[in-house]
Amino acid sequence: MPAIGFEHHDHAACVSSTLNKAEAHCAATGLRLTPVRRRALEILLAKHRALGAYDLLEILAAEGLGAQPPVAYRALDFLVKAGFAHKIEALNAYIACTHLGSSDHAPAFLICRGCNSVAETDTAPAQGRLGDAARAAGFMIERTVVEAEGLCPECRQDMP
Amino acid sequence: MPAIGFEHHDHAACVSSTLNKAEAHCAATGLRLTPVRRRALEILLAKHRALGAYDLLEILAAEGLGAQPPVAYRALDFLVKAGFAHKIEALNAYIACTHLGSSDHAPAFLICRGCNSVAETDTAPAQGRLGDAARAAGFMIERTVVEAEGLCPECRQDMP
DNA sequence: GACTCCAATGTTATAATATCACAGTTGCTA
DNA sequence: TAGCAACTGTGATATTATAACATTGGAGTC
Repeated sequence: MPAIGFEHHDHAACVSSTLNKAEAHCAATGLRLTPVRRRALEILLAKHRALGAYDLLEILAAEGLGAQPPVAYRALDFLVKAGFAHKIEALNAYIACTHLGSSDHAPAFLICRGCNSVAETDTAPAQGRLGDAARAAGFMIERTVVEAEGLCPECRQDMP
Repeated sequence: MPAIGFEHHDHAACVSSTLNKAEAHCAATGLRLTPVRRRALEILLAKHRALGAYDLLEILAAEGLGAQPPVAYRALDFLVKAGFAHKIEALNAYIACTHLGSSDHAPAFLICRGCNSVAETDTAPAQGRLGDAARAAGFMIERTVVEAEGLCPECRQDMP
């Protein structure tokens, strides 16, 4: 699976198709994609980059969808738990999942320090050296955080 | 290389030998292991787990080594840049490097959600699927964050 | 020895990120 | 239609991190 994020694409279509997938998933599983949650996901998808919780809150607040931090954090918690978004730990920021549908994946991120863009890809952490170390230590992995910081193709040109 | 962290060992010796290595490294490279920095490293080594910056500050302050947050953050910045400690992004906490000597490694961590212990091991992220994805995207990796959350052997027993 | 410079430290204030606690509201369902 | 559970609104506060600027101290130089 290719990393999604640095190449150009039909963005409006990508937003609406992902929203549709999320709605279908909620309908199928009984999760409730309420207005705040839906709009939060839409914002993350439209921005197409990692947003801080307060960046998101600012937009929601401007639209009358809640003025206090818990509103944003609750929406983000829901989206992350549902697999519709991920938290980028190295940035304390949140990004919409670009692999919605390939459920239950182990996401990995390429984070550009030049332009702050983030590309999502997949890993199989349990199969590499990390998995070997975990097995050797008797450690049971429940979740992995895999993030790479560096320079995307465009920024490598600009900042040599 | 085995993960260090869940097994028992001669801890006093491990602390002093690592401190010695750090001092030698500083002497060799011109870095200055000042009292605050040295003590901060010693505390991280002795606690042998991830400490928040304010946890560290509390200990330093009790010893008269600085009472304000920047003191702790500066010491931690130094230790992290020098490779003597690592930041655990998933916890916003800091831990002494247990692989001092094998310089310039790409650390990975096994984080137990039961007892909050953290084991350090190594990865070769550029050689796995993450590296493949980065090369395919033209992304230049400068630093990687690899963290696995789950249960250590002991906590698997206690919390089945 | 006095001078200068630079890195390190001390201190105040504040920014950025995240959670708690409790009240009100809504929608389901029994 | 009463009760329950999930969701939302809001104020307060906790936690993590940095900005800004003054002060100190030690290394090298004159």
